[in-house]
Amino acid sequence: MVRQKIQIKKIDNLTARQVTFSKRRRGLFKKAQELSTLCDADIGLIVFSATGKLFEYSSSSMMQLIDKHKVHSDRDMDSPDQLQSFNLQSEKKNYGILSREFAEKNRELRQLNGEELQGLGLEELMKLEKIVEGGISRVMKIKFMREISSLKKKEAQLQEENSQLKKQSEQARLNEVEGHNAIEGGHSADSITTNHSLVNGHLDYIDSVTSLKLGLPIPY
Amino acid sequence: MVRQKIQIKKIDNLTARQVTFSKRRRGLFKKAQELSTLCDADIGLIVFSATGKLFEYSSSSMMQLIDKHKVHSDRDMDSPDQLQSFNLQSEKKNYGILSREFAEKNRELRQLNGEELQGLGLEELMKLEKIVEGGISRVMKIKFMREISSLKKKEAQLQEENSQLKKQSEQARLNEVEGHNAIEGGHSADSITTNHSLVNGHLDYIDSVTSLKLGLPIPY
DNA sequence: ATCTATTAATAAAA
DNA sequence: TTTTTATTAATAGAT
Repeated sequence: MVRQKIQIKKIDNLTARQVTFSKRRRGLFKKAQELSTLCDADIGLIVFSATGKLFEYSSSSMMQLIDKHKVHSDRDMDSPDQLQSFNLQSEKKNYGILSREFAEKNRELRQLNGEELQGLGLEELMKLEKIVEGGISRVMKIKFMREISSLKKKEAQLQEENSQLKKQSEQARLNEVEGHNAIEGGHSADSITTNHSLVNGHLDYIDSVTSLKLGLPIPY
Repeated sequence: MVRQKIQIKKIDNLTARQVTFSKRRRGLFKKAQELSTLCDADIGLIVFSATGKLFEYSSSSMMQLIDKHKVHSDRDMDSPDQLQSFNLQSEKKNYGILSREFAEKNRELRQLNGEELQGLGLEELMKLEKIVEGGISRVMKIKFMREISSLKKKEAQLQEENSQLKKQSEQARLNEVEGHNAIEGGHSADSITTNHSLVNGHLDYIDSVTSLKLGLPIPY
């Protein structure tokens, strides 16, 4: 964009690429922050360099943002059993209450202490944590439950697929006995797979198998 | 930045704010994409408007990115095996660290705010929560993690059994076909994974209002 | 949406 | 990396 206009394609020269990365990364983060400030937007920006280094910016907290994002993404997902009682409304409400309580406590805390918060504060801080705990636990519970229910779904699917396969191989055996009937098996296998994909289609996003494979049994 | 330089603070006028939001949002997404392309970076950008609408861009897939981010965030404990290492000692120690950090943040917070904690404080409070959250509800975490890890195990078994069955059926099919010497259509079971982001990836950013349709605003 | 006067970002060089 | 500088890109305000 300057001394010479450049094409938007991967920069070949490693050094140039690194320089550009660091300059533009800064620019991007700045722009993100500006947008957030100017327009009161909640923004999260995650950047992994080509070498795998993580850079992130979030106008609030990345965790909350990701949660919020998940919630948006998962909207289409049917909420099974217990999940229904944890609807977004209550989650939101809880968070609001939480924040207010937290702010309240904080105000008290500030008034209470002149300057020797250091020592005395700890007790208060513990109380604060207790207050916060309820809300966070709730959110965590929801997240875990989502994870679990998603795993259960996956399990059910696998079980289904499994029995299909069994049925199929049973059938194949019968056919074979019947006199080498035909080549039906292959197609069936594909069908099942396809079906599986379709079933999974809208779930992909929250498929915890993936995340678990990546190794994070702790969804925050 | 133009006809007149503006201050980076929340734009009062609603209309102006909306206009700016949409202009700058576009700019931001464009920049993100450019950085991703030029420097081969993996980038995810999540933007919630003040009204709760979600806009997102991801150079690969948001899910993967978030997972990767999670992995980076909690590198310290990411396998269920490590559950055993949860002992009181470390928990206490963590609590100590936690408290200190919390106190630290709190001090910052107090210094930061003169009297208008109400509005500004919330962001800080969110950050505080983020800090605190690590030390909370370990018991709950453990409980859920156990369940998840057992589900995960079950899933792995099913998957194993499944692929065995598939192999069998594939074998059976081959045997059967051996005589017929034909019909080799079969593309293998996997690789049908539909990746939304990849499919759309070459396009610009994804306006999730368009792609996700149902958006319930989540104002914090 | 579109148009411009300006400012901001930044490619290349140092 | 950081700074400088010549240009291009982004965009505030207006239409």
